[in-house]
Amino acid sequence: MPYMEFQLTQTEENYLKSIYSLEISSSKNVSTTLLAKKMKTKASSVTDMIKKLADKDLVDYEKYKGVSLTKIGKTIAVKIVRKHRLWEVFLVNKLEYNWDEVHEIAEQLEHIKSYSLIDKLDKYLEFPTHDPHGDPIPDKDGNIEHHKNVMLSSIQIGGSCVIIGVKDSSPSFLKFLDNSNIRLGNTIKINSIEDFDQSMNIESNNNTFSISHQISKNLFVKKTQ
Amino acid sequence: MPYMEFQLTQTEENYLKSIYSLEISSSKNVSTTLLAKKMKTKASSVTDMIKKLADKDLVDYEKYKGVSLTKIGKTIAVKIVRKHRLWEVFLVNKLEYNWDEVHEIAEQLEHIKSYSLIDKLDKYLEFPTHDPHGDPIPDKDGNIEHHKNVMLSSIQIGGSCVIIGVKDSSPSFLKFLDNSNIRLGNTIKINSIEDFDQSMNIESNNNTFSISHQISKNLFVKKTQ
DNA sequence: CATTATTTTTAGACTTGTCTAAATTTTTAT
DNA sequence: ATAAAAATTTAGACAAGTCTAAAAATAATG
Repeated sequence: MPYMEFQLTQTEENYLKSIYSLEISSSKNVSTTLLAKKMKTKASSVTDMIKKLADKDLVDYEKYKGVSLTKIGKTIAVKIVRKHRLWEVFLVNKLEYNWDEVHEIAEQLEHIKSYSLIDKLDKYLEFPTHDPHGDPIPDKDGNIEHHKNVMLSSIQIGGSCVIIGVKDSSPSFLKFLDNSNIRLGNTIKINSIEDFDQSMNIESNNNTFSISHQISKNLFVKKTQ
Repeated sequence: MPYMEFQLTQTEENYLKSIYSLEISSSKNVSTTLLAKKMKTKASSVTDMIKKLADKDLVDYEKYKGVSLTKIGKTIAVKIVRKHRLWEVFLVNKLEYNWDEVHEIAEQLEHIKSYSLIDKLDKYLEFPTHDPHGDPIPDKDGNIEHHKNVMLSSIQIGGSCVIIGVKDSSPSFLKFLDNSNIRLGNTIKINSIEDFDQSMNIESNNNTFSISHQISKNLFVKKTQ
């Protein structure tokens, strides 16, 4: 048989998802402490859970060496990411939520168990490729096109780019972008960069204004030279 | 303050929902055994949980006398029913599920916690009044218009009625109705009733056929004399 | 390289919801 | 009304996921 799809608890699923996201951003084994921070729990609890996941062949684990997802573990993690992002699209596009309000709810919805639900939702939403924050949505088979990780902060003076995503998805950051009229899809031109704090003077929608380095390094962009 | 909305576990919510449905169908205190059967657990587990709910003032409980919902308990139970039924409408009307496939999924979705979600869903669905099985959906304030509980089996020979709901929502019964072309909203005329088994010869959509007593006593109808 | 400092694991305990088995109360039937 | 039957509760136990405190291993520092 292909592979046994066991029923995982929400907690187990959340651990897999966290390991997945930490693996992506660091590409080495995930440490107990880092995972504990991400899961908002204690290192000892993480050790316990890791052992459980290792018993189920969802992670590779060697004492004191951290964890990494197995193939099956990664498949499951990607499925959860797919669910999370599709539900976010539903909440924003259909229920008219703002993009800063959907994370908590999607965090719950991603754990709904059904073989058919998520593909029906995907179809209903007309197969979106990105969630409201610009993050790519894995397809039915788990294929996911990763961001090229080009940040606005890396663009040179005189350069132009389109905003395609946000790195930080905290409500406060998203609300700031709303208030500044910065939207995914907007084209930005860098007029100048201050030497002492790397703040950028940019042009967007025929407006000229300044954004801090803190902001520019949290915006994914695509160059349009 | 009006009343504290505490966070209940899914299990606690399911107990409240079960007590609510048993209260409606019997109008006396709900016994431990009956609740145990409904919850598919043991009587001793029910006793434990009942005490917990009583401590939280969600049920009135006296040893050996069964339970009943308090006002707060009922308010919460009705909210869960509302969520369940609205999600069922979503699954059938938007995601194109059949009415016999939605119960399990709605059983999970009803526990999603959010102050705004269900009212936004309600609006998105254009404020439906009944779920796919004909059960009434409580409004935002918890008002619910109960079925008058007229079953097809109680209609006299020569009488006419419209099917407005199903009592049994099991997939097998619902599939039977699909196959027999019996839909909510259909008008039915009773041509004759067999004496020995109370099966009915009925007319529906210009078709004449027979249905067993088992069927007719599970269909809610509204007389059209 | 030896010794702190940090990270990680272990051991034992607690909570939630469940169970079995035994004790108690209520109901039913003779 | 009293004995038998059924329903209910209590007592003690277990698994999951967490915690604290202590022990062990690894990493960092002089």
